[in-house]
Amino acid sequence: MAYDHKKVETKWNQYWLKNKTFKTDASSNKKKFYALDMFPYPSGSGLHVGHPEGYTATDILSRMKRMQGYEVLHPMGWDAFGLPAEQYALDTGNDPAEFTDKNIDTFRRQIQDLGFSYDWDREISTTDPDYYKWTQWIFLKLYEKGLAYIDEVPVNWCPALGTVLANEEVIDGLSERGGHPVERKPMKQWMLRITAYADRLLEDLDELDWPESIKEMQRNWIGRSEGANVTFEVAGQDESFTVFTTRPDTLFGATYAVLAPEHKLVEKITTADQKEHVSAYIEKNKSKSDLERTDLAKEKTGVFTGAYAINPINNQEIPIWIADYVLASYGTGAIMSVPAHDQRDYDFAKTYNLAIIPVLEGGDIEKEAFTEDGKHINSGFLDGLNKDDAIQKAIDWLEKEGKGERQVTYRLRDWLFSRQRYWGEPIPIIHWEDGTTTGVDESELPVILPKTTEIKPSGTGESPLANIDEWVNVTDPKTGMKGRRETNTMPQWAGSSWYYLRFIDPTNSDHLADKDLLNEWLPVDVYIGGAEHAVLHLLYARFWHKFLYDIGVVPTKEPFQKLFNQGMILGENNEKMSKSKGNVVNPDDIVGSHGADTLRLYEMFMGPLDASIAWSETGLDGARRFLDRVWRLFINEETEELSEKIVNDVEDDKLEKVYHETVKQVTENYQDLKFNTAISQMMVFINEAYKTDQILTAYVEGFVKLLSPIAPFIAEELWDKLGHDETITFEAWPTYDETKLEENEIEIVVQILGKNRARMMVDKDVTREELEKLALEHEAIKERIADKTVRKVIVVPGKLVNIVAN
RNA sequence: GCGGUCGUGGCGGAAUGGCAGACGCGCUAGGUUGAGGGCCUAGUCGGGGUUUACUCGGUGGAGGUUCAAGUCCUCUCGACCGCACCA
Repeated sequence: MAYDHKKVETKWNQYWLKNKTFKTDASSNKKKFYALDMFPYPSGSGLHVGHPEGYTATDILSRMKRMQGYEVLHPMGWDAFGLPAEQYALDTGNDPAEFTDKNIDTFRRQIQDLGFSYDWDREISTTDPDYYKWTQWIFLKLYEKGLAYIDEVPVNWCPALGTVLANEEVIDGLSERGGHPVERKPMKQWMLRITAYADRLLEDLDELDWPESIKEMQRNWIGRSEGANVTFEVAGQDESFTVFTTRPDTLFGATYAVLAPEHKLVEKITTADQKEHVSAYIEKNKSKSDLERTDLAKEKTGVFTGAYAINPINNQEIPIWIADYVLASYGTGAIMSVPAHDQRDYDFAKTYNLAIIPVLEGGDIEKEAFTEDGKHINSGFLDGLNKDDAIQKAIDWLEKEGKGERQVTYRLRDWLFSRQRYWGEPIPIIHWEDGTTTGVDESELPVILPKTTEIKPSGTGESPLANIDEWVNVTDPKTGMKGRRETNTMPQWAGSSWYYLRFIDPTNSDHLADKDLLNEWLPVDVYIGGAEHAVLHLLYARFWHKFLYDIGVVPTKEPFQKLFNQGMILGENNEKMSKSKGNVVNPDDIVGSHGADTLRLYEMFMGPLDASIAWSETGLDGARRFLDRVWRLFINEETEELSEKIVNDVEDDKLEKVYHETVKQVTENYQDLKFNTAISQMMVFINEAYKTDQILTAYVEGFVKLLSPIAPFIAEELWDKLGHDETITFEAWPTYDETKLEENEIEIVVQILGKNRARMMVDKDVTREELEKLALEHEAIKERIADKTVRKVIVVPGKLVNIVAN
């Protein structure tokens, strides 16, 4: 009978769950290995074939490490707060908690069907009060240390969702979820001071074993730039403003200044006759979305305020303009313009006929700005210096004269942390009637998210929690003072910023996790997930981790030592899978038709783990065919017992070399996450084994072990058929013998001028000199070099001989 | 525009600077079968040819380094991802 995946997969799933095969003993004495997946948001549409790709990769590592004697921590949980559940609840009137629980049940069932070796006793959900108690606790600590604060900031107000969105959640002026229009509106918000950690978040990237592309993205996101703040007086008024510049050396070339339209000074300094123009400009830009503002980037617009500033370095009066190419949110919201040496300033100056004074030699300011290095000219005491020296000297001068100072600016902005939503962790803060604000006492955590049937946004910007009087209103039992709970909730990023810590000690009620256990298990050895989390999630988690390190909660500076981003699985038409395109593949269907092992095998065989590759039904069939071939090779289809080809002794062991090669390559490839080549090597072994009449039992057992991390169900069943009573999970990983990899006779390629001209079989121990001699004496070679002079012979032992002859 | 990643058969892809195309899909042929499917075996980069171990060309394009380049360097074209008026 053919391999029956349904029967076998059901059998072993029940066995694993019943025996808690994958339970982690967190305090064991074994070496530790922590393999973490990015936990999913349990959406209503269930698991997607993209999920199991990364999960299979970590599962392979986990299963191999168990067999190599490690204590493995391999957990799964749910990032279950989030807007979709709230939107669903609004649409249907159902409780988002119930909806979420139902989705989690589906996800858990689907994930278990795929045979991942998770310790289900460590399952956590960010929505569980026992979990978010500690999310709130971390917030309180941040608040105590002054890293959580309230600020009035212009935020992305989305009327349709009745909530505020983070910049990151707004794409092209529309909400990321739902695609509703978004407008700017100032509001009081909780902010987290991630900028205080900017330098450390940047520097510590160097120590991490992460893909260079992700590190680079984080560096760009943090966007550190060094320069100077320079103070400009406003001519004839008792006002001044500060600009940030990376090129203080070009101060002599500053011919005008530009303020962001939102800059506080604009109203004060604008002259009467320019007032109308300026107001009109500001009004026009206010109504523009960010998208429209950037779309108009090619044509720079602005308007003169009528006021002049005094260039501190030469006391010249320069006009002050406003323009929306200057952003209020970056630097000081004001710039000095050096049109001769900055392309944006150049374009602006050309448009409005402003002066352009070159202060560096080289370039042609008739055509474009000169942004390269050169000797300074027209620059007083900076003349003759190059860029770097002039920057230093200019800053020294500014500091001495009290007109500026060295300054580092980041692109990174503080983390807008509050959400006007129901379905999130309540922020544990109370606003008292005397105007003070305090954190909720630690002993009162968690602040439970109350159940309610009214979760519609208030529409005023407050969250639905504001309508629940018995929850919102509190009285201090000691003083009798009345207060109101913070009604904002936390963003989805909160719970996912520390969940990897809770997995280490998921039921601890006294601490977020036991300190000794954290010492044992951190950092995470390997963390695999999608590249879409390259910046935000990973930056936020690193920030919280560093904070927890500073207050002595965690022992490491960084949470994730090795990170890997799996690629995307595209639809068969090579496009991203989506319902609207009708190219979505449901893992349940594949588990039913081909089996979980086949799905795992196929996803690992498609190509490199980090590549984005299109789904192929015939490719999937091929993966199943391989498992069938393995089954038929080892199992007699009539008796369903072990094939009589499998024996304890053979006369002529034809498989020895390929077996040892396979053990070596598969072991190394798994370690390097090169699963596609590991699988191809196993295919080579099976192809060879088919050509022999007898196969040593030891090879079969070794092969089944190698296969087990990828296809655990069929491996368990074969292990059982091989006569073992216990699970294969903790059997020793196969080893290989290096000496068995060498042939006595090896083939050497003989090249002339780098082109293959002959091959010869030689003894493996032949020396360089002998090899050279043999090559030169080879018949075909002799003929070719007969009329040539041999200039040089390069010998690569074991590989080739290259003769340079002409 | 800036930054990153990457261009290899009909397709997915493989190759510590050392025999390009492993492995799989697809296709072709033979075998097995009442037939089909399945399975087994063999072939499958292109041109030429005396078609087993012959020969020439070949990794987006153009140069370069090297005894030797898919791999390293320069330029260029193209694709994808991220950021985007960041002073």
